[in-house]
Amino acid sequence: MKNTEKEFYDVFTDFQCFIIAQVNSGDFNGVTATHYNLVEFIYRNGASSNKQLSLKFQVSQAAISRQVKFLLAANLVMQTQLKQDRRVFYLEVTEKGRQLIDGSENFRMNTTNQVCRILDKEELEALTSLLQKVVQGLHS
Amino acid sequence: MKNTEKEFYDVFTDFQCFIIAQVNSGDFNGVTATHYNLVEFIYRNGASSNKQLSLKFQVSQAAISRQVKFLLAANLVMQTQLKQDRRVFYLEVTEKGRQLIDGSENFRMNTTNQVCRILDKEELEALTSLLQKVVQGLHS
DNA sequence: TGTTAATGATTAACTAAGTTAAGTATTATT
DNA sequence: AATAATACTTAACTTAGTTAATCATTAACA
Repeated sequence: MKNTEKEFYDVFTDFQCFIIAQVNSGDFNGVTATHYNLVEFIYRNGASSNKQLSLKFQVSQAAISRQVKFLLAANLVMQTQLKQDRRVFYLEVTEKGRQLIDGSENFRMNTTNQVCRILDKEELEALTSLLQKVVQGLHS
Repeated sequence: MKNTEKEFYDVFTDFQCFIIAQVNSGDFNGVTATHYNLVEFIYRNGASSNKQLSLKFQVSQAAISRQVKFLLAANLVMQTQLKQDRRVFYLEVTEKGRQLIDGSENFRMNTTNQVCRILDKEELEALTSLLQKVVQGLHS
């Protein structure tokens, strides 16, 4: 293993541990990080189907289905059957869901926001384009 | 949310999903990604205690304890009581553990290696120093 | 020096969140 | 019209965390 790679390994494992810890941390007023991430995605992405979420988060539709069940019960999202294809139920955030994402108290939950706080504009742009390349490379 | 941040959010959520998917994927010959990460860390870091691993991976000692139990049963690591402090049991990889990490088939399991494969030297160095800043920022 | 407090590791009971497989409703194919 | 495919759901199971309690050992100190 080359020296450059060794240095990357060291910092990256720390970073990776942080991301995973964040997901495992959960439970902010009964809302786990997993719930939060789903609501946030629906909020930013707009109306989303079960299928779309399963592709985005790379988990089974069964997993999404159960999480959505919770989000519906908690009144964070609402579900509507699509008229053009009645197999599809699309999700939108409720007012309560919007408040969860916008609420400054929850701001800290978001890894993205933490990174944005730490890096300046140029650094953020550099990191974005590097990760873009990595993500593209991973999917090919 | 500024445009720079929005772009970062989009690519970062993809990246984050990949990392989590990798950890959830598991089961390469009965060895999950969690097991693999532990063995890899012990291999690269040298003799490590339960406590050290729990700090590194940001999980409870109880969680480490159970994972280590598996690694011992699978003969991937071995445990020795420290003479200077007999509360501590340090871990080292066995020959089989070393083979697991070195084996080219397992190479793909490692997120670090995938990133190293995708980026060239300069890009890797740039990403390393950006993540270094992020990691430091997160811990302060 | 002997008691008390702290530390490292382990176990038990529990929880969160994934998985696969099977089932239902709807749509597409031929 | 029958068959195949798709979107979603549910059930049974697994993995890997958590906290709380316990044991052995070491550190602190009256």
